[in-house]
Amino acid sequence: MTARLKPSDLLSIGEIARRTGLSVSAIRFYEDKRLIEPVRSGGNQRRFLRSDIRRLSFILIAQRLGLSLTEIEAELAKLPQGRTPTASDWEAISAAIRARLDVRIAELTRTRDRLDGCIGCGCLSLTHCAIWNPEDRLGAEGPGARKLLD
Amino acid sequence: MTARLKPSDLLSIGEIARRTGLSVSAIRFYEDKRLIEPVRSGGNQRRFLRSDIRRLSFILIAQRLGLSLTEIEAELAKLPQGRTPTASDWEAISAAIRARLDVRIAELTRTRDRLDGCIGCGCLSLTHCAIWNPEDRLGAEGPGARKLLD
DNA sequence: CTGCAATCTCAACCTAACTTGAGGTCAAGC
DNA sequence: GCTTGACCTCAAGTTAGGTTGAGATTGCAG
Repeated sequence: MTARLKPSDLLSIGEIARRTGLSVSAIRFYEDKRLIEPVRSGGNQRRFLRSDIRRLSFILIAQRLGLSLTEIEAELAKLPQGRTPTASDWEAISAAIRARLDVRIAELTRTRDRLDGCIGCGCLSLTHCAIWNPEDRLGAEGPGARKLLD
Repeated sequence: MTARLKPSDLLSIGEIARRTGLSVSAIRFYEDKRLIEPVRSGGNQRRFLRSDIRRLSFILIAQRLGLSLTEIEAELAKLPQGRTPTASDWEAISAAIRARLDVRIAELTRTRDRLDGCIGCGCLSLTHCAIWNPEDRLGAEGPGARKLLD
């Protein structure tokens, strides 16, 4: 049952692009950024493991959740070097992402509720609305948009 | 009760920057992008209305919600030309923003739930997980990450 | 062996959203 | 009336995340 590495287990960049939906140039770009490290063929062409598809998919998802490539790299760095990531490797990362997601959702929900409150109170026409009149966001002279923006 | 425009009702760019927390250069940049249109003093210096503070605050909030400056410009274009925006002017815009917010929250919540399901099912180690193995995101050969990414 | 599509590298370009710098002007206090 | 800080314009630089193009190889099919 030893996993032998047949040539057919390695994928070309075009194949990887097709399967992930990424462009070939984006994949090369990610390699530059060290998000992925394919091996090379005799003729210097990139060869990817099947597990790299998951890695790239993770990048797509994480980006969608608002992480920068730098942050994504930090997450991916948690994956084992040398061996194909296991379920629990990915689980740990998923949990980290989930936490971020929770924070982001809470933040947006809070903002929405404040926006609702603001619309409801009709204070938009006045000069003291905490949301719309943040004259001192950086100052210390009273309430400001910090309420909404922080 | 006619609102007279005393010189003291106009603010310099430095003052506006201080009150909004924006940098002077960012404010000038927004003028370039036609997000705001200050008048000029005799000596060609920018002079802002007090209502411009709200306008700039709106930009900050909308950006925070993920709108691009171009999209923000489109929203601001709904405000009246020539007169200071009223409460209901701002309300209409708030409602539009709120709708976007709802969509975004729903999207993130959906993603989170799928992520949860995926962690729970333990399928990460397998080759058929709809979330983690989107081999055909752009293809038409079956379920893929579309479930998560769309 | 030949042809041609897929790859390769490297440099340049792109959009968004600003910042920085150079060189010059304005205005308020002493 | 002079100094100093706030302003002005315009050009160029910056970071993120890629794309595009040129010119040279590679690798599979016939």
